[in-house]
Amino acid sequence: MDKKSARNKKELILKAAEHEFMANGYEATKTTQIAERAGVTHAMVHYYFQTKENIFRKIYEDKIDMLKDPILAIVESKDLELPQRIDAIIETHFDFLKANPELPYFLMGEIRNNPVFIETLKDRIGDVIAKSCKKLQVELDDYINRGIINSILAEDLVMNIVSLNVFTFIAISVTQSHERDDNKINLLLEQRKREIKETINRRIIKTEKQA
Amino acid sequence: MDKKSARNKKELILKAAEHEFMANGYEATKTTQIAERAGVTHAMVHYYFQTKENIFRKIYEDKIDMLKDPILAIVESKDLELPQRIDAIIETHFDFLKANPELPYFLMGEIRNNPVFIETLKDRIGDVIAKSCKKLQVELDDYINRGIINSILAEDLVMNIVSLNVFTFIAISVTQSHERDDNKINLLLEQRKREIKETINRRIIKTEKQA
DNA sequence: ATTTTGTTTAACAACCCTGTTAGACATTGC
DNA sequence: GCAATGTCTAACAGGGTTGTTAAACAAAAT
Repeated sequence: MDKKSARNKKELILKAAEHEFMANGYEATKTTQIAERAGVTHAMVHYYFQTKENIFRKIYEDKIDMLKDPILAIVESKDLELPQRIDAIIETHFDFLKANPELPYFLMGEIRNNPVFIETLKDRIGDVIAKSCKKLQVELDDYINRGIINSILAEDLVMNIVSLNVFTFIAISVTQSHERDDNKINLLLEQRKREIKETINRRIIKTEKQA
Repeated sequence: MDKKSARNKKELILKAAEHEFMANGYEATKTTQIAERAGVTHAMVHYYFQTKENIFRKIYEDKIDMLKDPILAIVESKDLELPQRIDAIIETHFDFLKANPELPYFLMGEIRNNPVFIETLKDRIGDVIAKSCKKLQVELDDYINRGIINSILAEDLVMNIVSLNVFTFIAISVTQSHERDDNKINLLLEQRKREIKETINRRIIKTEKQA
């Protein structure tokens, strides 16, 4: 069972690498660390992937693509009214972050040290965002003209949602870094989600008075 | 002129170090880099500061203290009505970030790699924030009970403001990293500031219809 | 003037990190 | 069986990084 153990080791290395990269970022992660966590000699790491950058690419390309899905979720689901859909967008985006809580942190770090990373990011999801914004603006304008919602730019709305959502998880990483009480964090997150929806809702909805 | 040149060199090293740390973070900054930028031999860096961590401490302790001022600005200035004061808080906080645009980025990075950094941060400004929140909550409750503003938790309000403000500068760092057109960035920032005030305002103010 | 003290340099030691390589060992195909 | 190929290890080379040190140099103190 050589091939099996081989595939297994490659997997182990990838998993270990993902963990280390996510936790410490590219720069701070050492191939020896990855090897240790994977339980293999560090020569193995280079045998399978040659360079540290190779390992990193394999992982982050997948991660970047993952970002597309929640963005595209914004554009889909035409069956709901716009305000309800925006609500759903917040929910989807927030839950995506909840499922990948280290992602904002990770991206933040890589964006800082990896100029290449920024370029790849822009190439891979920049146009998706731009297109989504344009589409959203058309819909927004329709509702604005019909006097249903307040005047707002799509970029501002998206920026507001992303800011509020993403920053929640950055703050959690900072303040609750040792906290092990998942239940407590969960309650905190649900509270924030409600608050964010409320804030965005009040920003756009024209007629008033909801509890 | 030995003492003068000495103080000068120490200053040069500190300035160079600040620049490098801000740009690349602790891990990625090398003492040789600092020496090079300061225009001294790298032995000088160790002569004056012994260790890289020492240099870092000197700088970030100042920076962390800088964070206090805009927070305390929240509590002061009792002469205005609460909604106007919250407006002023946003303005002050935003302008503080504008004057120190690399700070969010820098803190983000250090928070990630320096567990000690988080502790220092908590020690130095954690209680200031907690106290400010408590004070703010009392005032908020007063306005809420009088039916002037919507029900909201002080922590949520603060979190909303900080999220929207800080994330603006993180986003700028990412998307406009090469951009040299300060005027364009300035317009973008003013637009964001207006939008953030609008969003927070609509979140808290009960009676409606303002342009 | 000379001792003491502080500044500066060049060279170096120790360490860690990435990546390679020679050779051992196992597996597969013929 | 045996050749070819793939997996694996231990050892190492090369390069960079932090921090030290001996010795030169300058200034200040006595």
